[in-house]
Amino acid sequence: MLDVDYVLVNEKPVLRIFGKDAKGGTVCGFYEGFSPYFYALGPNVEERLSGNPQVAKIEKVSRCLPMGYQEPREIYKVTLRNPARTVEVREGLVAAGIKTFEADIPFKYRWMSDSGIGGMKWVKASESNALDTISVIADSKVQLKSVSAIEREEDAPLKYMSLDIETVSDDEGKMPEAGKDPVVMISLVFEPAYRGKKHMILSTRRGEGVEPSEKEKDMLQSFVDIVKEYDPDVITGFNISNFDIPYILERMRKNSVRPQFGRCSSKYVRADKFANNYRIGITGRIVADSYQMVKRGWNLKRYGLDHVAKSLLGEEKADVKKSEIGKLWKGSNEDFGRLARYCLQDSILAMNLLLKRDLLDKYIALSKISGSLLQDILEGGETQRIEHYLLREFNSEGYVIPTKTDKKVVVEENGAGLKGGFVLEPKKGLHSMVVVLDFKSMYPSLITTYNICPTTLLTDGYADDAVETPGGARFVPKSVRHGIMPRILERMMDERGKVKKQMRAAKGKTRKAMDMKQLALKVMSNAFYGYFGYQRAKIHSLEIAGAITGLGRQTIQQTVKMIEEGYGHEVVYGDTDSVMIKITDSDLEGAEKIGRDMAEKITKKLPGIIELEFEKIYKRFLPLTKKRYMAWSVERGSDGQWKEEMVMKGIETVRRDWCELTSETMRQIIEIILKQDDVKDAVSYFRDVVKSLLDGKIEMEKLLITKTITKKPESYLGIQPHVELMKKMKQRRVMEMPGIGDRIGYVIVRGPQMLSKRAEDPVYAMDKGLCVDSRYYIDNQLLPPLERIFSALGVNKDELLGMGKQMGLAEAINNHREKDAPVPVVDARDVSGFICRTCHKSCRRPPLIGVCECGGSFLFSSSSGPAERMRLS
DNA sequence: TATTCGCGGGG
DNA sequence: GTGTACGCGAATA
Repeated sequence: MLDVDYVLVNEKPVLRIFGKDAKGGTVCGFYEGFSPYFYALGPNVEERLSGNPQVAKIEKVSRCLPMGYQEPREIYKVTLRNPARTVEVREGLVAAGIKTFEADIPFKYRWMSDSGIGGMKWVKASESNALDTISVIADSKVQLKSVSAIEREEDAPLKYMSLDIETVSDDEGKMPEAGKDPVVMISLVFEPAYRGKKHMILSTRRGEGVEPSEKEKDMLQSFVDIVKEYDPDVITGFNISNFDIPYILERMRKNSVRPQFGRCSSKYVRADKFANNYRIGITGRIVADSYQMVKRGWNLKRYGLDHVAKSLLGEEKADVKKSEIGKLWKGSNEDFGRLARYCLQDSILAMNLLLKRDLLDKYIALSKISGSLLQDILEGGETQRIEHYLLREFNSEGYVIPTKTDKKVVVEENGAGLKGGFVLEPKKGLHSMVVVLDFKSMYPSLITTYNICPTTLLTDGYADDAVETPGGARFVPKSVRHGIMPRILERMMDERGKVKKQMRAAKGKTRKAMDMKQLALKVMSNAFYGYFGYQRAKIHSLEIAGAITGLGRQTIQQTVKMIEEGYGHEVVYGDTDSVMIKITDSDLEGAEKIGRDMAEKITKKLPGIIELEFEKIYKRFLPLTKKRYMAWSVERGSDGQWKEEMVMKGIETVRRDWCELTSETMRQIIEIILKQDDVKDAVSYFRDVVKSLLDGKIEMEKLLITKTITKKPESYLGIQPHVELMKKMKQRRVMEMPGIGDRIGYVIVRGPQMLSKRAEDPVYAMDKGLCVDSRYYIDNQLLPPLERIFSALGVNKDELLGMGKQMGLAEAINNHREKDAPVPVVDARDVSGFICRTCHKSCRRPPLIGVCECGGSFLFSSSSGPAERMRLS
């Protein structure tokens, strides 16, 4: 089942399933006779609705409200005729103070939920004679008498099409505008092939290997015809959701071409803008944007196609500058050919990302687990899929779900907030042989163990066997009512265990699918806790979310106590669901044995299904602060062998605004500290780097800092190094100027001006024999990150630089400046702040009395150097 | 130190 | 379509 929608036929809704059969053929099934409905609770419901032509039926039914432990009660089930009129009926009731339930469920989901069918799953359909009142593209069209789910693991084969467009505008500095700039080329990639072709290039210019069109309008029409004929299930591309497709649609509008390339010609393809994103709707097909999936699934520095293709596929992208496109388009046949190859390459890369990295697998698994349609999984968040899932589960137990109230974002809740996990204050220093134990699926296990559920929460009344949580919330025990949440989670965790076990024996595609399934089960079960804490959730309850985190904190604190008091080991750190324990006088195997033994014994003492597991060993562990540490970690792989890894948490060794020297020095020093356990050696390594820097022995390349030009230089309000360099380059009439969106690299050279004005093009600096400002690199690039690391080892800045005894380096740094930089003359406009001579407090503006709070006088500070060396011009 | 602002991807 | 509604780093208060 790929997609579901409905159409009105003779003012009655007809539901449609767009799907595939096992052979890969397309099917469209029509279902009539299902009506929209919702629930209402309050005074005079019947009177208010009587005579309303939209209301088909009002009946009293017995249902349970989900929030708070309570018995079922009579509420009204209101059945309507037309799904589209639900809102007006609902709002009429809401205005009269009547509570509604499930009055905001999209009609297709109402039906899917009630029928027990879901996205990407198989449907058993009893068919009768086909009827196609609406022109639908499908190999077979059937009228459905009934539908039901069938369990069948394997997926139907899908057809994929990738696309990329090129446009040309007169103003090359800006992004093209769909209102005026035409599409000149469209590349398409097919999998499997279309009419024997793996790909096609459409263009409004003739050229080798290109399908030419006279006008843009003809090309757009060909595009529509090809999509309809090829009939793909999945449409991909790189950022097509927010660029190519909305752009094509706008051009079609301008050219009076009907955007009919969905599987129903009476429903046009649409792009609805919300916030700064478009949502694309192509009936019966799935838009799966490679860019969006990569962005969600990988943590990369940048997400440009060139960068993504290189890091995920190992494929280089032939570079065509965005500003070159116009020239190539108007240029020689060779230029045009280059543009065509470039265009095609982009759709090929997007397709390769999707197929070679199996981008859809995870989303298909989530779709099957949650019951949501694949398209909704791709663009929606966790909340949406949990809500669809809960609707089924709660309904089948006789509960109703509230309609989402659009309450104005409650501020006090934000302020009070929700207490999270417990984080131990890390024990200072470099620790060796630290065993890491953690709680397996902590929050889901707590929900299950303590029977936490909206349906078991005691809101009032008394129950002497209620389970009280640290936050004060009380839940009835399972013997009174087994909560829906605990049951869902038990089932999911159980299922995940089974899949993981089966997986070991499987291989190839099946194994991959199983892996995705267990991952989806993990993702889903971990998301329930966050759901209750989310303000906009239909069942939002800080009481429930707080009960879960409260029990988490209680559990980890009890565990720490057991380890320290019961076993005499020192717990050096812990966060939410993990504890790090220092094991002394043991080798790796010994420490592992102690860890496993403790985990097992403590698990036995913990209630319910809460389980503490041995995870790994940190051969060396250096905490900096809470949430920030580094470690040399070893873990048993699936083959039972130890696998080592350097772990960094909350510590970046690579950052865009750091030069290569910084990243490299950090990596080296971390390695020396963790692997060689030699702080002295790390300090001397650092000093060597500083010394080489002072001696001018570091290549400029390693000192290159890069920043992105985000707007026109004149629109920057502040003074920034990379922008100042742009201005200088413009004056020098540099040929290849970086444009908006390009990254520009610079080094900071010595001189009397403020820092931002001393940014230089490394090539220019080299030519003119300019020296880099070593002092800047030491103070602003090397010291800030490294000082933090060394201070965790008890080495302060003075010691690090060899102040005191050796008198070497710090002196050298100061002398260095003495020689090279004359006392800077500061322009008043460059003064960036003031520093107190006595207490060293700094501020942007001094108090009006002109002296610091402590009574000390102020020094000026500017970006060109330290305060005591300033003179104001 | 908190809060607001602006951009990402794409031509 | 019984609609929806980001997230993170830099700039600024």
